[in-house]
Amino acid sequence: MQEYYSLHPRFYHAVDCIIFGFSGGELNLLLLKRKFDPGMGEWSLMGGFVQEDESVDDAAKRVLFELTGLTNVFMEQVGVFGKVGRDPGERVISTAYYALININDYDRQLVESHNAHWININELPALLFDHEQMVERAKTVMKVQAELQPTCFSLLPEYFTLTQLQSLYEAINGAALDKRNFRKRVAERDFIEKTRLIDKTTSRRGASLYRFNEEKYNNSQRLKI
Amino acid sequence: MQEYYSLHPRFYHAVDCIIFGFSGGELNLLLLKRKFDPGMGEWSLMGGFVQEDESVDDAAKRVLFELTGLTNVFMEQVGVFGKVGRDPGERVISTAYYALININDYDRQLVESHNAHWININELPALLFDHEQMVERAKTVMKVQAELQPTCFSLLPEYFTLTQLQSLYEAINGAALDKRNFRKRVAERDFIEKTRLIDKTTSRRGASLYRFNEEKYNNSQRLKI
DNA sequence: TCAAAAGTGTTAAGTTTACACCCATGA
DNA sequence: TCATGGGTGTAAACTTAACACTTTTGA
Repeated sequence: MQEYYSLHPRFYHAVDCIIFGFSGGELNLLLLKRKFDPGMGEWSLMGGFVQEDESVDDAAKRVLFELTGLTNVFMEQVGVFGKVGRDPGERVISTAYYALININDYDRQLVESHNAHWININELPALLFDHEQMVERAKTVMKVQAELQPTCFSLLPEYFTLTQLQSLYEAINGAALDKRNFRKRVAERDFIEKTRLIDKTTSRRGASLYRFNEEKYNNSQRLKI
Repeated sequence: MQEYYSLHPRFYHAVDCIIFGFSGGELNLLLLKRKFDPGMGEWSLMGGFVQEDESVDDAAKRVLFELTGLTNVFMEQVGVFGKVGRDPGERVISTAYYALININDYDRQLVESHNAHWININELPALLFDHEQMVERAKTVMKVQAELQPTCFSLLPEYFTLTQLQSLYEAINGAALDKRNFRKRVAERDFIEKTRLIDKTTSRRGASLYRFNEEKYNNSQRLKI
């Protein structure tokens, strides 16, 4: 019985995080300019190794916390990357996760100390190992999820304008949307609540601030915007 | 540099296969009644351990081949299952895959020698470890994929009737479809080709046999049926 | 007073749904 | 001749897409 396991090899297991932020009408990824080997000087995703006492999902949460200081972040598995030579140093199997964070909320000191930077998703540099494939798959998975569920509110502050929400949808779908049609759809979804707050920072006239009501969403049947 | 890796623990890495087959208008899974420990006598998914010289994806293909004798099967990752105590014997991280096979095509001797059986997806027994969660997630992922791409043809023989195709869609979606509307949609998709062959086994009159044309599908923009 | 972003309805086109009967055949 | 599964069209309901001007206000 003991041999059942011990006949087989064991592997390091890493997690790598594709961290999405939304700012200036564009999606960005939080990437590290590595100050350490392997891959010193190259761009990479934030990663880490799974430890004995934690699940793979917990390792991903820990790694995200170590970089951003954030907990309770929307995070989902992208997939396993397990090619034999993907890490030239040692055999490492990695699980990629994507995270959606509010770009105003993270711990700037921590991010700076890791030498991490927000990079526009349309201007990504070459990345270490197979991290570019991870990013590609994360973009696909993120779009599919955003279609199925209103996950994208995790990228916005608690209060947001409809112009911000629309430009987020445009950034995710990579296509312009009609303003009147978009607002009509939003008005039909009662889980997107208009508040009495006005944001005067983006226009002289001011724009109404809206809020995502998760409870109402869970009670509704509408799955997308 | 060497310490970069060796500070961290290593883990066994398994793959587990959720194998879908379609027969008698119903989806079925190929499950093992285990003849060995751990979990002797219990029902489980077909699984195996990743070896030094193979990628995780290749390990899944190998394991599927060991059970069914099939290669070139449609297979996709479902996700990583990495809880600490999920396998009570040792710490094992597992990647689940789902496979869609033509239920007429597999190697019956191999399947018998593994003590594997086709079980209706709506009458599944209790399963070992976290295999029930794997199956639940595989069902969800399979449905989403089937919506996005015509993956389901992998479950059918090369030639099939429209009645078979419709009952497959009904089994996947768990809902009845209107025959005329379904056939109208099929007629609009030119990657589903009518052949001059007639299947006389299911009715006296006989039903035209159709075929999935992958090349036409790749050249078309239509993503679903 | 004007620049800049916010806000607002209607119509046509397209898609989806609902629905019932005849056909061909072998037993 | 009849039981069985195969095959076919239309109209109403609903959804999506296209489109342009007025409002508010601070500088």
